[in-house]
Amino acid sequence: MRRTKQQTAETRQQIVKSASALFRERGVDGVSVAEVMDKAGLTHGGFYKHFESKEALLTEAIADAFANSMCAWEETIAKQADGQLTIQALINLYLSEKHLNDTAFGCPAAALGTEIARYVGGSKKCFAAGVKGMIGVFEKHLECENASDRKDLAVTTVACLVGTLMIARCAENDKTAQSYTEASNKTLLRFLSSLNPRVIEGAKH
Amino acid sequence: MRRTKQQTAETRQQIVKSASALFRERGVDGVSVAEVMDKAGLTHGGFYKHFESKEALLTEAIADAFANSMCAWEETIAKQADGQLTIQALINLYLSEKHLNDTAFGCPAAALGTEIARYVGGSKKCFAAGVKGMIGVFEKHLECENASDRKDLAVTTVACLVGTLMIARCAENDKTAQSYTEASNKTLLRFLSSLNPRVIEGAKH
DNA sequence: ATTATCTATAGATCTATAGATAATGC
DNA sequence: ATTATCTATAGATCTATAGATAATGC
Repeated sequence: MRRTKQQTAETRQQIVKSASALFRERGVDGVSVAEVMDKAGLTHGGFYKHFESKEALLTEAIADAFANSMCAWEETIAKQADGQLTIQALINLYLSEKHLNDTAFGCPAAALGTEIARYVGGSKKCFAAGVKGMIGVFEKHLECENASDRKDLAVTTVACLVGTLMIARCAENDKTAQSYTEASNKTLLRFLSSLNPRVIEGAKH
Repeated sequence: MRRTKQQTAETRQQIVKSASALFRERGVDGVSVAEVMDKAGLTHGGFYKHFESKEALLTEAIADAFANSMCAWEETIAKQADGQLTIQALINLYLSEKHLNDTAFGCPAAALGTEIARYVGGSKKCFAAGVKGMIGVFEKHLECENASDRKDLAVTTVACLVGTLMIARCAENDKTAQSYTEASNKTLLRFLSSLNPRVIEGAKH
């Protein structure tokens, strides 16, 4: 049952995609290698020809999840015509009802953060780099008097987004969850507009 | 080896305390009932005379962790003489280096959030109530023109604190982790002081 | 008589490996 | 000849239970 090189590469990619969604949805410990392989349409014994260990798969799954998140962000950024509403668009995207209820394909930081905090090695490094990437995007698009403040503001904004989504997903019902995302959405825009009046101005169009 | 009623109650409390620390430190799935009992100085077979299941223990462990957190907050609040610096003191406490490195006895929201998001039932309800309690404390001590804004601001502040601690613990090294907590500390105080000048004024004493 | 704790284990599950199979690719 | 995948399983671990033991408390 040997496959062509291309088929093997596609299979490998499919395993990573399956793992990426399953890990975010059910947690790393909540998913077995057999389940990942099953979702990819394979039996679990074949797994170890593709990856050295479950942890090695996790590292690639995290990288894939962050890459997908960043793609969605870049798409949103590209759609903003004049660039004034970029920050606002990103915040709306992140704190949307869709994202709230789509853990499997949403931000890996909000899906796996407290678990990854306990890891060491490749998967944690990869996760840390992903978070840095998120901060970098905000740093680039924030308007702020000096570079140091902009960096601090980007860190805080990302922390707030990730924290909001996490506590919203822990809420006892959907109504409370939405009230959390809406509260942070409002407050964040209010704060960012106090630094850059164009953000709110844009919202009025 | 039967114990007195008081001893039994103390044993039970010890199991909850052990679980509360171990779950926060290593995650719910990362700790076995046997390990919790071992830390409490017991063998694991005895566990089921005290609790119906591991999940039942988790619920009490979460309640205990939030209660302890709130105690620390109340102590910090009580120490503030005139009440002006309360918010600031809470933020400094939460984003301290000590809290960053003390997951086992720190905020359960930052330690277990992404795992609890996937739970249903008692433990999730208890967790949600704990987060509401944290928000309630900030709501009480924030100074803000109207009640709705104050509520939103409290939610955002808690989300930001929890999110900051979580991403800091996922950072690749201690220096980056601290830069995250310091960034959010600075930014939060800056924002809150823009709403209530007394916060920053107080910081200058 | 009741019950908190202990020892022992059933039953399930999980990671990783071993060896067989069948198709590719030198 | 090599290798991607499959079947089967070893070895470890985990939750929960069963039954024995020894001390409390009616």
